[in-house]
Amino acid sequence: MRIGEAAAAMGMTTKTLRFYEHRGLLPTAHRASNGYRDYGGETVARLDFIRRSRVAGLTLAQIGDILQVRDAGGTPCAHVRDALARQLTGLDRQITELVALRATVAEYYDAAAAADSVSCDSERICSLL
Amino acid sequence: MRIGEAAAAMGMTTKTLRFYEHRGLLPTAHRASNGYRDYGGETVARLDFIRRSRVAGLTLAQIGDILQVRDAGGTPCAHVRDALARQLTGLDRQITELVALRATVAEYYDAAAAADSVSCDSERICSLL
DNA sequence: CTGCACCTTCCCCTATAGTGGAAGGTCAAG
DNA sequence: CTTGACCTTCCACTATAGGGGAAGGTGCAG
Repeated sequence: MRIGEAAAAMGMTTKTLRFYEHRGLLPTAHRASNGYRDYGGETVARLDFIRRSRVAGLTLAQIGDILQVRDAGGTPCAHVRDALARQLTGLDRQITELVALRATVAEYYDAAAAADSVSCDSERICSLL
Repeated sequence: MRIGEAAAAMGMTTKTLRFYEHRGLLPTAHRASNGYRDYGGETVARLDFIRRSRVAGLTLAQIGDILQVRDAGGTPCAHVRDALARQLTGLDRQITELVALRATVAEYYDAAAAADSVSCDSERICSLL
């Protein structure tokens, strides 16, 4: 299976597959006699795992850690649980921050909408902010 | 007022001020005879506006647009209102996406926490994802 | 024989908001 | 006269996940 087929099968680009190899998410690909990468079913399964992990918002670095555990012969479940827990914590923090920022911006915006003719003195650039 | 003083007064670094100048947020600074940048009160006011805008989550590009309107002699209030509106829309979209992702991850995590001894077949890498 | 689709490596670019550090100039104090 | 605290410019680097495009090799169809 050449890189283009594998990429098409996963809905990825060949660039992405080479990039994953470069990042260590895919092992050094087996080469055909003409130098072309030759992928087997296990690579496609690996790509599928990467995609599932990406859907869960894991970074390539986190995914790489999990794959390393698997490649070392271990069962990465504990690692995955940790990654998911960290992911949840991070998401909660991000959401909290964004909601707070939204409140700030909404306050500014309401004030801006209420003040019809604002005296923007040039010293302050704009009094709405 | 030299760059270090101005930066200290705003709680910024000299790097940041030079960067803002490079990005066009600050006009080309007036130079003293020794080549040092020499800032006046209007630059500090401008920096303060930049900081207020950044607190509202505006990007440097958006802030630059507003400053350009002001520098062209206009009143940037309408521009500011637009920027705030776009900011609100963007934040809502981001928050929605993050909340959805959080739900997805929480689902995975709950499943991972519930399944004590999961049969992680190596083909799937890890069945938790 | 030539075109076309596919593959290879390589390096640079995207967007964001700066930060780090090198090499060198300036100025007041000791 | 030198030390130290400033200042100057310029180049590279941070993190993220690839994308763009050049220059060249491979293989099959017409």
